[in-house]
Amino acid sequence: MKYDFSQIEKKWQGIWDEKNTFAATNDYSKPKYYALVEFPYPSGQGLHVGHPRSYTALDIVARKRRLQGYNVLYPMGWDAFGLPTENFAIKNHIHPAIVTEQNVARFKQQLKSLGLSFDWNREINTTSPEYYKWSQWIFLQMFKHGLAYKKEMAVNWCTSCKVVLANEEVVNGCCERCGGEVVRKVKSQWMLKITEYAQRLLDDLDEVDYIERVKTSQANWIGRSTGAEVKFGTTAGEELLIYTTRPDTIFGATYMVISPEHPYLKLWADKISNMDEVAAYQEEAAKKSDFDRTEMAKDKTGVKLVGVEGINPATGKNIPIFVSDYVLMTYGTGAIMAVPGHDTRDWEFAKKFGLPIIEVVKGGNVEEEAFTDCATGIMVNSGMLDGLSVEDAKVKIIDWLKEQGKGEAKVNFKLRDWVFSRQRYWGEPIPMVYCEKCGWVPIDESELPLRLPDCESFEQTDDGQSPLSKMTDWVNTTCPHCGGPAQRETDTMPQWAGSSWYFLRYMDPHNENELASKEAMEYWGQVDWYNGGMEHTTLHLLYSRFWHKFLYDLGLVSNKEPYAKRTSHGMILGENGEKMSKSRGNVVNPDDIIKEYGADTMRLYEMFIGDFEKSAPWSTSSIKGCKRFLDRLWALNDMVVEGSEYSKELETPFHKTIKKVSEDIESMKFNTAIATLMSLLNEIYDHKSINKAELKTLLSLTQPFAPHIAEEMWELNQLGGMANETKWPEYDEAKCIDSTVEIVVQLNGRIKSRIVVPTAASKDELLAAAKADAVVKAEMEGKNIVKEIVVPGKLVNIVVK
RNA sequence: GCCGCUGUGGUGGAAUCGGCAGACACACCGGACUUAAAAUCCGUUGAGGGCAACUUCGUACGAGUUCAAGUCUCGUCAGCGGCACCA
Repeated sequence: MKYDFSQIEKKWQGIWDEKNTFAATNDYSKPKYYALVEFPYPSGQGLHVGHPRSYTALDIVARKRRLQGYNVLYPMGWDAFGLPTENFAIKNHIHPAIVTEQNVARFKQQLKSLGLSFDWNREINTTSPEYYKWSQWIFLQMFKHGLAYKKEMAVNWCTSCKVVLANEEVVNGCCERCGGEVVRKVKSQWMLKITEYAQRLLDDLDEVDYIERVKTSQANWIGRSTGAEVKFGTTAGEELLIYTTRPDTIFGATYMVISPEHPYLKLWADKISNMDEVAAYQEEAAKKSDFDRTEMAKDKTGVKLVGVEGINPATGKNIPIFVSDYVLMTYGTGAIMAVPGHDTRDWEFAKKFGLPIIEVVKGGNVEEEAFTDCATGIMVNSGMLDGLSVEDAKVKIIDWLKEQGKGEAKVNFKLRDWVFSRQRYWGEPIPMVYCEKCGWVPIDESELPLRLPDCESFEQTDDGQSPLSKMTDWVNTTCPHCGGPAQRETDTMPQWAGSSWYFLRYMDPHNENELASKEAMEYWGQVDWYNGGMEHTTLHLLYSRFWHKFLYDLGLVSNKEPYAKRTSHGMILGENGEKMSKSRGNVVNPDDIIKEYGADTMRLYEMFIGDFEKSAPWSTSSIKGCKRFLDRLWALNDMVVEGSEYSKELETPFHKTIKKVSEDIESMKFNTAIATLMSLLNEIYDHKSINKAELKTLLSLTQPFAPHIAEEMWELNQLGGMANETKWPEYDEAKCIDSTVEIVVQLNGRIKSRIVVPTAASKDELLAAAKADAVVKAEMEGKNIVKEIVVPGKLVNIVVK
């Protein structure tokens, strides 16, 4: 009988659907396992071959866990708010909700055709009011706890489209759509105080099992640094607060720099005699887009303040103050002490402006370049610090500054607060109202969800307001506080909002009264295993950890961290080794692959393609090897004999395979797990028959990877029940060991012979057997043994002279 | 510039603790079956030398540690991804 994959796959997908085979139960007495993949953005292009890599991987884990007796939650949903849909809607004059609906339908059909064991009863969609009600609710709690606030922020503004752009839409300083110039424009925006959680977000990385590179990039993104805040006196009177990570080098501070946005410039305006020049520089800096500022990074610019000088608290000397855009207002205090001898940027600036460079840490040549090494240097030219190491000097100077009331130790983070407003239509409305009398007032929780009003046009206004601002009926409302006239917030939430808590909703997706019941959240607890792309490690992953910690503080969830384990898959590249994209013309459509080879082959190939964590190029010819494997598996149907125990010849191979496949799935080495199954199949072919006990194990191991063919063969051979209901096969460590093993015999590290010995042979027996070998014996003739190395199970190496 | 990842046959990739480099596949070549092709099955395949047994070289490059290095240490180069003056 032919392996008719399309008929088989359709059949089993129908049966699983009908029987609700993969539904997570509400039987809270069973041990639970929560496997999660990032829910997709349902784009108009349909599923990409990259999606199934992650989905199949955790599908394998989920299917294995079910056989291991767990109540498994493996859900799927749609992260459906976002720009491409909105842009498509604008262009084609279709409501984004309709576009979303169509895209979701397509994605769902495609995912189903892959035989993924998602629990479709728990499907969620971030754009449905039942869902975003709770995104809005969480926002309100944040506002009430002082974590949401309004702030004037620079946004990207396309001068030709007259539209506010997201950072993703700005390519090389130009508008992604029209190529027009993008500048910064200041707008009042909602912000979320993620910085308040910076330390906890960093510390709790120790508690979770994330792959190392995810942890390091999160830690780098948070960017904690320790140093000191020091007050420098000025001739203007006011003290200027600076931040430094190298307080030890204070004696080498020969000038100061403040950012062009620093408020003291306004304060000192009439004391600065060259204020015209300074103001011109400020204006120049303000005009620069982020891109320009980056471009200028190489060349330092600045203006010296005439009329105001700083006073170094350590030396008591007057030093000049400069304004320069290499100092950012958004980090530290917006002002620095410049130590050109020991900071590369300060060194460059000092060279350009002819400022004195003083060596205060010995070890380099400060005339040639800044000496920044903290580990080896010794303090010089630093008064009381002379002779100390950098580390000791830091401690001593901070103590001294503290005594003088001039400074203290201070920790800073690179992490910035989260800009939470978007001037867009297709997002969750922010449930806030502005009242002239009461300021920003949250709407009453009973009014949630605040529905996105229907709209004809989804374009921003000419001055960059959200499309919602045109809906005056909706905008004009009454103040929930005083009852007077008021206006709704017309900005919407960013796409990251819905994905910051979605894993909780899966636990209890139809709950109308809470985001999820306490009971469900207690039971499902943390996500046990979360897999997703590296591109989400710093934004989505950090944002959702932040929201979760906030919910933890409210007492809603019982874990500090949402995800116990996080892994990441590599990208699937085009056949030419480049990133797949429409413009490169190297996109592979999963539908075509499924049609030609079947879902099982597709799944198998995506797992066999290479190291799961690394990117791998697609290969249309390699996929045939996986199809061939399934054809050969199917052909076993004609080789099945009765038998309730493993046959003698295949016993060890089977135990070994169970062990290897079991372990490889846990460590995401799907490619070698499949290679092992292929080897086993080759051995079965050598053996010329397979009995039912063996077939049962083989199909149980294959089922997570290629579920349709496994179910069909299971049924055909009447193995009882369904393949997805059986128990995960067990292995006996003792039966994984072959009775004999081949040992390599080396002389001076070169292989001379191979001997077959009992696996249990002792070191002495191995050595004796090696020496007894004819070739070895002849080569050793007349030579002295210097050293003998015996590694049981591997080799014997004899060093002779 | 900084951070992270990677570098192994013609190709994708294997190789727990330092212990037989190239598992498992793809492709190629040869053979069987066939009128023929496809499919399938069997076999060869890192490079060089030798009739052969065998032997030399070989994991980006250069050093080092070791009986033994793809694996560890130091340095260099190349590619990919991220960040962008964070004091």
